[in-house]
Amino acid sequence: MLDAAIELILEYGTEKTTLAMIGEKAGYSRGLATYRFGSKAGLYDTLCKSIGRNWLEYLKRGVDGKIGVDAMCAALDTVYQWVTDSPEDARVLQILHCGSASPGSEFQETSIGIHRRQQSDVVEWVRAGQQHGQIRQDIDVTAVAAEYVAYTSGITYLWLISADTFNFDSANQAMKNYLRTTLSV
Amino acid sequence: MLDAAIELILEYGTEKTTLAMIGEKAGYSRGLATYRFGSKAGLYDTLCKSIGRNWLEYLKRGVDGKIGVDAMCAALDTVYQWVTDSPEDARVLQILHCGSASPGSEFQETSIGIHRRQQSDVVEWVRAGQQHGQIRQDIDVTAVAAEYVAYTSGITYLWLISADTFNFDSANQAMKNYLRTTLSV
DNA sequence: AAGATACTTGCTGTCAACAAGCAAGTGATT
DNA sequence: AATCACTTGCTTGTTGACAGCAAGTATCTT
Repeated sequence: MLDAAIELILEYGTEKTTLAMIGEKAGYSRGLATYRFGSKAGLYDTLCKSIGRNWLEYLKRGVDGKIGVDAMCAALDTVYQWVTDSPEDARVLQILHCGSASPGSEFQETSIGIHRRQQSDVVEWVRAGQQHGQIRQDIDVTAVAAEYVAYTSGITYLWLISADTFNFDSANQAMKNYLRTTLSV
Repeated sequence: MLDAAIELILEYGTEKTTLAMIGEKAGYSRGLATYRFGSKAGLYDTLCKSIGRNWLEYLKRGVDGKIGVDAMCAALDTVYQWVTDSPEDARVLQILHCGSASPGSEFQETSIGIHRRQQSDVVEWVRAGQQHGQIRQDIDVTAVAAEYVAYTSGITYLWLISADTFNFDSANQAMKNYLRTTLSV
């Protein structure tokens, strides 16, 4: 059922996809999606959690215990790898994150949680880098983390809306270059 | 009518706001919004263009003929100034940009256009900075511009979804620091 | 007067959401 | 092993809300 939702969202967007379409595409009746997930927002929330979980696991494997600047650069590579590797999942997650920006969105909390989690991960990486003497002591850790998360959110968004004309990898190179030069001791 | 739309979008979001609500809030009948703008997407497109135009003018005034790193830093300050100065407009524009991310969105072009315009502005600033010997010759101009636009998109998005816990200004400081140290000759 | 402009009202098809149903189990009781 | 009580998984009927359209009415213009 969630797979059917992914395909339909990619084709028609979240608004024009109907619960009946999702149920029927998955080989069931028009009513099942509503029955299982309670509401359209409920389905999207479940989908957001599901893909979000996959993404965080994928990220974890990509970073693999690294700390400091190494972790941040590895994470950037992992984002790029994810969007080339599982573009459908990445696109849908980004679309859902965007949708949750609207006031009254019922899965806003889920989306915010994923971002907060990512930001706190970055804070940890930077702190660990400082403790290992790899990263300068005088930087504002949360500001750098916010900046970093802003960049990754923004780049994924830009990739989503203009995948064809957008060179994800070269922007990442610029960002990695920045991280190495400004954070290292 | 557009003002009414802004207020309602801020309170209920784009989906739960109805055309009838907009018309009636503006002191007209339930049908006028449809009549004037053709469709809900048409209204949001008009609104996106209207606020987008304001924003680009505001930005132009803020940058005021500066070039190179100065222009980029001034633009960052201007973004911050805008979201503190006209938070309603900024929030709604961001919400609309997010909404346009979904496939089949009928004002996607408008939204992409604003981003493209911003990116080409940045490219111009950087090139001018290079010509004036202020910015290094060996940097990848479009990559830096993409990185910069990604950052501004991302930071505005994060501000939108968590304005309370988010320190916009300090992230901007980190970004400005970065621009000065890595781009200057 | 005759059209144009600005707005309203009536209507239709579509959709989310809900509720009532049904069929195929599962498991306890005698 | 046969019956009964109950659950699970799914379908179908229905309702209210909304977008969009078409046919109006009123006000202004010339």
